[in-house]
Amino acid sequence: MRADDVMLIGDMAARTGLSVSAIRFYEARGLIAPVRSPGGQRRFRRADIRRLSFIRIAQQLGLTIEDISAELNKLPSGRTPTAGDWARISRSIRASLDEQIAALTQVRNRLDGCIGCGCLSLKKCALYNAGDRAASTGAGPRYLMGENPDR
Amino acid sequence: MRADDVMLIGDMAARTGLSVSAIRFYEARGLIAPVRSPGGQRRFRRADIRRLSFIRIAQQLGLTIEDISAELNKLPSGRTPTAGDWARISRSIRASLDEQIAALTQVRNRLDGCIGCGCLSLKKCALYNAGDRAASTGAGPRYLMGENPDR
DNA sequence: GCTTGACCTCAATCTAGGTTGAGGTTGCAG
DNA sequence: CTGCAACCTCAACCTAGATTGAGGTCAAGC
Repeated sequence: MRADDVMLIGDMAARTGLSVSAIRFYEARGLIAPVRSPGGQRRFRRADIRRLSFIRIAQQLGLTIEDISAELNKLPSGRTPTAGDWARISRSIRASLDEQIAALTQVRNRLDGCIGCGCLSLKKCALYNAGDRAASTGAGPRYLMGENPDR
Repeated sequence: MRADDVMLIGDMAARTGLSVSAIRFYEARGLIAPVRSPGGQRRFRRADIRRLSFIRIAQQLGLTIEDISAELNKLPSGRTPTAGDWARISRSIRASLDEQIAALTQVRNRLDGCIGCGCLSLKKCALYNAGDRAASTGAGPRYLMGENPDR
């Protein structure tokens, strides 16, 4: 890790907690655009640390790469997220979290109503039919919960 | 669809809402074990409808194939789930849903505390560090909200 | 006994988010 | 100028949960 402003991919990995391969992957997906040395090696600016940290946090909040890319693209002219941008983005993430919590809660409540009913195969079972709606595609913390927090 | 007790895979698909390929897939994964006709075609019993319905519901609740397989294996001697079994299983699913809701809520609360703080790249940021725990691998409703039911 | 639709197997493909490996360069220190 | 770690690209592989397609068989009706 150098003292000046140019950092290598390994330095970025050390600083952000991401793997080198993940950082290259994000570049391939267009989330970051480091400059290159004459020899072709990636040179990162300090601002890229914030950008990568943002990617990491947003992912942990359940946004997909595409979602994150969209958020980053909303920033005027390739800026790095500032505190203000972050506030705006996080409010939108919050709304999505709220939705997900509500959806999960609804499923749980339906499950409560169903415990012991034995209706498992009936077409009119609330859970059975609810599933069609409960499981739709889109962005969301697919990996956020659900996962074993202890390992 | 025949009136008697033997059903073909297409009948099962029609009755459970699963696709034919999904049913074959579940068999390959050991979740069901239909008998075969002399010619090699799958013959399903009525009980398999319940079993498949159970698989479908459990999946919509966020269990992985492996989780479901484990639940089904807990049933004594290859029985099909009864109302009682379902009550036991659904209580355990409920506990897992509760955990997930709690985890999500915690993340949302952390996010609230962080909105506007601009700490994005700081090592001490609660969200930044929380992520290590919030997003690890394991079973859970990865697809619960999140998928397109319309296709 | 032939046609036809439903069935069969097996392998390849898909999305997401990367990791791993092969084979080859860069660039800094000595 | 050499050694060597860290870098580079590109392709293949991984998990989950299936779907799709190719090529072939079964069984029921006429």
